[in-house]
Amino acid sequence: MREATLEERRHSAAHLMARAVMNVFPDVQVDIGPATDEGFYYDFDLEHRISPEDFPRIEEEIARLIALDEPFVRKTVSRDECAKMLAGQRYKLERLADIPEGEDISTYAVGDYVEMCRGPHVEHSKQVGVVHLTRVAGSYYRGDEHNKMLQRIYGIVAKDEEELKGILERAEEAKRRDHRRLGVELDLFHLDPEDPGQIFWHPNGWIIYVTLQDYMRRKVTADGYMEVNTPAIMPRSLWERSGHWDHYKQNMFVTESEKRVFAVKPMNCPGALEIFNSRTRSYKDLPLRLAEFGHCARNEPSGTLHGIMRVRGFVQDDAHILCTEDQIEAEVARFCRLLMDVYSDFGFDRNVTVKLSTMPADHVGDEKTWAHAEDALAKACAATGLKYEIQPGEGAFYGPKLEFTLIDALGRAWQCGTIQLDYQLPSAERLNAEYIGPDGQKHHPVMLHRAVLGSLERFIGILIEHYAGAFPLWLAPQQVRVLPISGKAADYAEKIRAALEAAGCRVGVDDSPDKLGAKIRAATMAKVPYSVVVGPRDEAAGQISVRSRKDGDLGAMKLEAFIERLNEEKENHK
RNA sequence: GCCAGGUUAGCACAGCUGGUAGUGCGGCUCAUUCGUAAUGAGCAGGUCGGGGGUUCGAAUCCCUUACCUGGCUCCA
Repeated sequence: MREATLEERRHSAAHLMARAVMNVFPDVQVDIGPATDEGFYYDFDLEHRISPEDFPRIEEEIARLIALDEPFVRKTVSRDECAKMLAGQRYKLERLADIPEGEDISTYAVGDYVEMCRGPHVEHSKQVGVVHLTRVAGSYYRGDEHNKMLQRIYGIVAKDEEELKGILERAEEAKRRDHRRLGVELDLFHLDPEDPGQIFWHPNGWIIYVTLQDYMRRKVTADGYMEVNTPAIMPRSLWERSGHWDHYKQNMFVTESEKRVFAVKPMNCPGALEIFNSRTRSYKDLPLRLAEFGHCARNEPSGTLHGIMRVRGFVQDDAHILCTEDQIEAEVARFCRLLMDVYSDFGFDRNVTVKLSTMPADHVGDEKTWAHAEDALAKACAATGLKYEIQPGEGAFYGPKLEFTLIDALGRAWQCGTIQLDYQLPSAERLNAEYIGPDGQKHHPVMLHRAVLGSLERFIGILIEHYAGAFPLWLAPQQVRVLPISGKAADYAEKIRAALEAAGCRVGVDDSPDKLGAKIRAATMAKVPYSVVVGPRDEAAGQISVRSRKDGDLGAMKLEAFIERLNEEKENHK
């Protein structure tokens, strides 16, 4: 017997789970659920509400079915035969109707359980191994929120109990890296249930925040942007002209003053155009790159909030580029270079994927303009050698966009960067941005909305998990901690601290009465990059004993040598 | 917003079928002045998320509400 692949084992585990659920809970309707990267899932429609409490019963039944070691038998059938087999099974019949005419329809049978399925499957059920159910979830039928919600059960497969233990331990490791947990442990921020979706940054977290912001400020300024700032609250009339009132109102925080309606900005673009429009512009001003760390508020549905990754108040590293149509390609290419440059400073895999999102159903502007805009983005992409895949109908209501997805230390994908093409907002129907061309006539510029990090909050959340809380020197809230060996070394410790601070270092002293071992433990757990141990021996030699978070005890060295090491490390973003 | 599960001290959690709240870490106080991951002793922290109900009695059962978690939909 040949060895079963992981894909086959996941598929077969899903079948066995479906069969087990049907054995445990009669009168169940089953929808087809594919395998996922991590395991498998299946959607069910049944009266009984499944909760994790039911897992032992279902798992027991799955284990029993696996132990039977029945063969999975594939059979190619005609459409009519299949329909007959699926009689009364609404969900599967709809799936069957979706299979194009002329395509082979196959079924897999294991024991008395037959299912329409493309496969692949194991040969015998014992090859599945061990099945562990992980969670239940609601899931709209076919992913459409207007449809009935089915009950989804997720599970994983392992070769044996030992492998399962390993998988569960790895999941624990990911949990340990969770930014919400580390945010509390490292005292970076807190979230108040009374004010959902809003972040309270603590001193440690705010150091990371402003350091990241300053870094981006330097990057964009060096890349030809000018930084601006626009109001957080703007009048309804402006949002009506921009089109947001019609297309985004349900996500906006609206307020009123002296009978006028205002809204907290969910996006920065209208503000940028107000600046563009504040005086007559020439084609010589283009491309005009206006950067803004703009605080936005979006009234996201409560169920979508997640730590600091998905909040209601956040700051985008936003910028708007006003340019002519023939400048688009060069501007997009320029942006791609900036983005790759920034991502590499955080040690993200250079394997960034790009997605081109096209016209959605809810959109403004005519289809011809859209087609032209999509074409411009695709061309710009090709010109910079970036490969992209198309996401049909996923664009913003005002234009198509490119989305950039980075890969973190755990191999997880995060969509952060984006550049969106917009012919609408500068148009006469919207905010009417104009410049005088070489022909002396008025023209509307094209607007590019773009962000490298996405939002500072979300990006920091990603960084916390990417680094597991152990920030590189340049981002670490406390970079060096001086550990006097006892009270007797207090004066020398203070001298060293002052010297490091003068050298531009974020440094503190642990003057607690603890023993050195305890101080080292505390510094290690706080993930401080460097500890400097000082005692009478160091003072006599005019040196310091350095301990690195990464490499442990580095031995004694001169303060100047240490500062040089720090500066080099900061500069290289190590 | 939808489905499921949660909410007990600053944090992590225990508290079985209802009988009046505990453990570890952290914090504070005192003693200890110590050379590379935990010095010792003592003390203080909780109207058990909010509201209502059942009951002689509710952290525990029921209803409701807010929030959190995991998914779905959406999205930076």
